[in-house]
Amino acid sequence: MTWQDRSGRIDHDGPVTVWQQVADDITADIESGELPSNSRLPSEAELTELYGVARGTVRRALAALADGGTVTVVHGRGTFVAAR
Amino acid sequence: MTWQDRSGRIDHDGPVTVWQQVADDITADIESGELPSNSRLPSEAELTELYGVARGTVRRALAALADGGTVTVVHGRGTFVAAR
DNA sequence: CCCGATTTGTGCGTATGTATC
DNA sequence: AGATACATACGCACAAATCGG
Repeated sequence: MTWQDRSGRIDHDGPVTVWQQVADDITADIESGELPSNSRLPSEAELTELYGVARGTVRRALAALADGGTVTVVHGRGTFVAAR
Repeated sequence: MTWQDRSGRIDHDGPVTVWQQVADDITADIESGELPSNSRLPSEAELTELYGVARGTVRRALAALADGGTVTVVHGRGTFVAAR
């Protein structure tokens, strides 16, 4: 898929934390099939840019997804959608 | 040109970010002609040493220059001054 | 064709300072 | 006081592309 600006999807003033919104947004793409199994997600730096959030926030979102088995992080290669 | 220590040019406590100072310093060399078109910049590791900053900071500076079309980064080869 | 060196790409972990809720 | 979030910066490890012998 083509990655474009997603900063508009983040509500910085609502009740849901930013990192949770990022995690939910990525999860939605995976469940919709836009992000196929084994496909690589944008890098942390790219996600930081795409969502307009801090790196720490991106890392927290990815950590939540990895913790739930949704994605797999590979040192030096990237973050991938877990195989179904 | 000969590359020597440039750590003295960086102010780690001022209002200007370190990566911006590095980017500005490199830009000055390009505009002065010391770094000709298509010439290769020092490697990220060398720039890290020369400026006495972290590699991530160097990469951020180079990313800014690449974003502005000043340089071109090539995986496995190096960073080059964009053709005039 | 293989091997090693070089260089960039990506991620890991952490720290500091500021601001806001 | 505490949690969240942003921005910057540090150092390190591993992966991948390139080039030379």
